[in-house]
Amino acid sequence: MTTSASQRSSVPRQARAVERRSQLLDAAARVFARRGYERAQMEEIAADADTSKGGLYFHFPNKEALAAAVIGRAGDVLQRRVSAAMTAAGSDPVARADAALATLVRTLTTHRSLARVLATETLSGSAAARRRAGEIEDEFVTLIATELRAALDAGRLTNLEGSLDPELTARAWVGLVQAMLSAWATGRIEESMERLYPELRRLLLRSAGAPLSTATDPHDTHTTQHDKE
Amino acid sequence: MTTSASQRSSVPRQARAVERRSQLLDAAARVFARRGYERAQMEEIAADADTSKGGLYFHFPNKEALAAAVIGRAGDVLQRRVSAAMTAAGSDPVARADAALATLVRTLTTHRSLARVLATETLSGSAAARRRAGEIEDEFVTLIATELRAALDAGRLTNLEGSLDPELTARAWVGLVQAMLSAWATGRIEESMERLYPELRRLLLRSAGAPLSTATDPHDTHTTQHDKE
DNA sequence: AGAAACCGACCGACGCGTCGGATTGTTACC
DNA sequence: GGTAACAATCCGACGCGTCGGTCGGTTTCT
Repeated sequence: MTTSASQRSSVPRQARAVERRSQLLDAAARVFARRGYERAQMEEIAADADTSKGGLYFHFPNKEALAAAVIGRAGDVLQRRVSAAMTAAGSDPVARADAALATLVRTLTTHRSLARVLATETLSGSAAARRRAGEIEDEFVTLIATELRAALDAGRLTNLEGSLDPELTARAWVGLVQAMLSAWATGRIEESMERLYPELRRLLLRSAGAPLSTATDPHDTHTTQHDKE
Repeated sequence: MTTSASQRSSVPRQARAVERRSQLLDAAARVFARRGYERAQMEEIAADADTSKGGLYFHFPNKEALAAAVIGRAGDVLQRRVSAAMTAAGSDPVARADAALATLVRTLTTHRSLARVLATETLSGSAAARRRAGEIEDEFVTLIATELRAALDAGRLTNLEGSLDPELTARAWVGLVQAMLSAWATGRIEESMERLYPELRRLLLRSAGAPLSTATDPHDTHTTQHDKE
């Protein structure tokens, strides 16, 4: 569903090209992260990947497609890791939602430039990239909303005077995590996410009346799989 | 502290110029909102204000300064309104924090383009604008943090297993409100803020263990003063 | 009259994307 | 295992449209 009609010839013929393509995406992510879409120059991206503009344009038809590919790949990685973590977390909806958010935060924390790209590209950035970033966010919201609804039905959420809107709450959770990550990725927060996240998590759970003590060991989610990048 | 060395001659000599300057800022806000800083063209801003590039450059030395002025004014307006609302809300810290957020949301909801500009300019946007946007956010965080600390000392926050970090919580509140406003301003949420905010408010209060029933009538804050724009 | 405010043709830098050609890898056949 | 033919990949100078910003001149105030 992701990498399709991006590069010149639909599938790279030589193995070398696959590798190069990935390196180019890495470089693009770095440069987009530190400059933003508009200020990023194809020239600089090429240089950052130790190649030339021509070489870059061999793999991607234009700047917009390159940006779309960057966030596309980021979305795929995230989704893969998160869904694995949720599966590993078992069947308790609160634990699953918890695992999803923790994984999201951990993944983006260890890939600061991805965090930055996702944050900025959602607002500015090329049309295609913006759309894809929005889709990714929506997928997460739906994911969390489903778990919240299940938790609500199972009576795992308490302290709620008045009922709770799972959609909105999910959007709020994702939005908040994004906001904090964005603030962190751009240096507006300097403390380590490591230290911040537990408190953030408590806030989130409390906001939905969920028990804070859920069993999930925050490192469970690590034992799943390897993605290069 | 805000409008100082922005236009060519430090103070507009004729009254007409003050008015025009304000119109130019309006137009700039609109164009920056719909295009983002980089894609916004000085030509278009001028046209949007029914003037010419020359006219625009008479009032602002360059694009960067124009952007900085736009968010500078936005910050001033917000701050004035919010601090008025807080004063009107009395001395209960929870009520004051509540009033601050409600005012923030209401003001930006009625000025969609401002919401968009603030959201985007914080991440992309010119260096000066970005810095100013960061300052504005920090001021809000400090404001809320102060009230939260007071509420904590006064024992108005309950349900907290483990203590609560007022700074982080404040940042989270502001971040969340921003995230929702940004999603709304860019059309990623289509429901009216009118309808969303009460639920959002409940989430926030619950996240800090604050009572939901605080007296503040959400319209108190309206009876204070007039700002043009 | 003189200053303030405004106009818009023009300049120049900048950056995306192109293109002809070099280089590197792959295949086939001896 | 050498090498010729071909394809895949890479290179970087250039073309060309697109703005930000300028400037001499015009209009509108006071």
